[in-house]
Formats: sequence, C-alpha cells, structure tokens
Amino acid sequence: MTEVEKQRNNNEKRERILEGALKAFAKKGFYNTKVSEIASEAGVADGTIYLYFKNKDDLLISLFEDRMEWVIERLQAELSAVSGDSLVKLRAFVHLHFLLAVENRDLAEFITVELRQSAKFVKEYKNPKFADYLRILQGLIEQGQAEGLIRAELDSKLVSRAIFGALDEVLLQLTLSRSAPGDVVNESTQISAILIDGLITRD
Amino acid sequence: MTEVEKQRNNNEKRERILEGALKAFAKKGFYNTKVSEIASEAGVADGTIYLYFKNKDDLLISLFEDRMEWVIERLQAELSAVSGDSLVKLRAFVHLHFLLAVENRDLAEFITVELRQSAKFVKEYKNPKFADYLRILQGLIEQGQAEGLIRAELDSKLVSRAIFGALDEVLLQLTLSRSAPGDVVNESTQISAILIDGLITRD
DNA sequence: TTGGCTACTGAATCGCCATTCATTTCTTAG
DNA sequence: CTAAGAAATGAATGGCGATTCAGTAGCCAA
Repeated sequence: MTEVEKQRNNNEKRERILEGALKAFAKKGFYNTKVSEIASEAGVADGTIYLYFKNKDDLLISLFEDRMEWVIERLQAELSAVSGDSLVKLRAFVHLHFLLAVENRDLAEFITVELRQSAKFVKEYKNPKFADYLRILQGLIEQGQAEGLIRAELDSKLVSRAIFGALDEVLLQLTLSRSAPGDVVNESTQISAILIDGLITRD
Repeated sequence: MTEVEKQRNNNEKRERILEGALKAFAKKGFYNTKVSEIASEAGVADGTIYLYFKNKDDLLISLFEDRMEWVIERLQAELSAVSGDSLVKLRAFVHLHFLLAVENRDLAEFITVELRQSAKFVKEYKNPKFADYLRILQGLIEQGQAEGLIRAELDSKLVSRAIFGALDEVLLQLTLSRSAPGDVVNESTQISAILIDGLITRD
C-alpha cells in the first residue's frame, strides 16, 4: 500500500467513526451515547476509536470542527454564486441555512441541540468554527450597511446573533418535530421578510 | 407543629433543594452536576433529595416547571400593566425578557443552556410551561394582526418561535460571556427595532 | 417516661461505561 | 515465504456517582 492509500484508509476509518458519532449524537445526545454504540455504528471495535481520538470529548469537538468546516465551505461557495446586493445575499443566506439543514437532518439536529452545551462545558473549547459562521453573517450585514441598504445604527454583531438565533430556533422546532421537509421555501421567505421589512404593515 | 407549618417546612426544604440545583446546573450543566453537590449546596444530606424528588431527572423537570411558572406569572403581571397597542406590548415583552434574565442570571443560564437538551432527551417530558411562554408571545402577534398593525400573512407561530430564538441567542451570548448587565436597554431596543421595522433603511 | 411516628442522614451498594492493553490480524519489505 | 511493525480488537479494569436503606434524631401524645 502506498503512503497515499494508507492515508486515505486512515481517513476513511476516521470518517466512518465521525459519521457514526454524528448519527448517535443526533439520536440520543452526547451524554446518553455510549462509546461502544458509536463503535458499533461505525463498524469498528471500541478500542479503535481511541486510535483516532483522544477521548469522547475530543471526538465531539473533532466532529464539530469537521462538519462546521464543511458547512462553511458549502455556504461560502453557494453565496459567492449569488449576484445581487446584500439584501439579496441575506435572503439567500437564510434560504441556504434551512436548505442545508433539511438536506442534513442529523447534522442539523446535532448542531442545534449540542452546540450550546458544548460551547459551555467542554473545557477549553472556544468553538472557532461557529464564530466563523457568525462572521459570514456579520459580513453580510456590514456590507449592507456600507451599501446604505441596512440601517447603519444597528450593531452588526448583535444583529447577526439575533438572526442566527431566529433561524436556529425555527430549525430546532423543525428537526425535533421531524416534520416533513415541508415548505422550507415558505418558512425561509417569511423569516427573510420579517428581517428585512419588519413585522408591521405598510401602506 | 400545625399542618400549615409542616407544609411550609416541607416547601422550604424543597425550595432550598431547587435553589441549590439551579445554582449547580447553571454553573456546570445537568450532566456534570453530582447529586451530592446539589445536596451540599442546599445544605441537606444526599438522601434527602430523594424524599422530595423521584430522581435526578425529576429534579430537573420540577425545576423547569417551577421556575417557568414563576417567570410566566411575572411576565403576565408586568405585561398587563402595559397600556398601548400590540406593538408597544411587543416592545415591552422584549424588554422584559432581557430584564428578567439579567435579574436572574442563574435562571437565565439554566434555561438558555439546558432547555433544548431536556426537551429532547428527558423522556416523556413535553415541557408544557415553555409552550405557555411561547403562547404569550404568539398571542401578542395575533393581537397585532387583529389590530391591523402586524402583517396578516405571517404565521404567528413561526414568528413567535423566531422572536424567541433571537432573544434567546442574544441572551445566551450575554450570560455566557458573563458580561456586565451592560446596556440591556440598548440591546432590547435594537432587537425591537429590527423586529418591528426591519433591517432596511427608510426614506 | 415511653413508644411510635416522621423526617433526615450519609455510608455502602451496585451498575454502568470510558478507557486500557495484552493479544490477534493485517501489511509489506526483503 | 517470513518476520517485523502497524493497526485493530474486545474483554477486563477501575472509578465514578445515582440511588438505597439501616440507623439516628426530633417530636408528640398518652
């Protein structure tokens, strides 16, 4: 086996473990998932997990890093393909957020449910990838402010937090109720409408 | 000891345990908190906890119920003292949400961080009190729609979820960073402004 | 004073599960 | 083909911590 193939092999096993962990965490949550369950889901022995990850916490963090990186790449790729002003991009962002979640149920469930816990309780972990995600959103807001489309007096950091929160909570409901993909278009359209134009009626 | 005094005594001990649990859960999270830590925080023996609660899960759920009930009562009391149209009330709601959180740090931290986990993983638990909270918000939206102030085409359930999510995420940030009470007024004002008027500039 | 009742205590139990590591299996260079 | 080294295995270990329960303490009524 060449070095390259060896590398691929390693990554494939590592990936299988991550995939098993994702599935298990999404179903039962981090604390209620046994390492042995992840192992069996991944089709490896319990001990094998410890060849790829330091411990259960490390597995959790690695899973975050890995999947968030993937999400961010997809998001950026799709966003850069959108042409138009920042409001158009913001609408696209909202839509993509939902779309990615619906296409990756387990991942969405894992992130919406475990993100908070982990951010707080897995010692030392500062969750840089999540910060990156927020920064993309914040960048859109600031772009809009620079273009004069979004009110300049708003704190872009606060706004991006709030938007993320709104999306996340609606998604939580969606994933937990395991409802049909439903009208993602409808939901994302309504959220965008509120964000951009507000709740009030106009003449 | 009369029956009444006995009752009060019981409730006082029960309350001490709930208070200890709240403090501990807020600091270390449900899964990282030992029952013995709660006991020592409450100044009772480990076994005493099991005289008042079936098990650790039951303690968690009871804590939710109890504190959410209190929050809802305060919220309703304060809201009913607000006179004005539904937009005024919505602004007050947002403001109160932040205010209550800042006045009750541990409670806010507990609710923002543990609510999701519990809703999903404590078997059987449907979290009715949280549903009540959302319903208050939903009621405000619907009132606004009836008054013609809020766009009728919006799904009030979706909207109330989204608003709650926005508030919750901003609060999460606030409580986790343990930042100074800071400008709660500023934050709640900006959030209300976005909700009501939207992000965009107006001529 | 005593006996019974209730509330409380906290040390001991017991099951669980993350982690380890002696052993086995696979891989490849010579 | 062979032997060394790498990778994987999964049964055994060890510690932890929720829960239990035999015993203690306080209280009251007779």
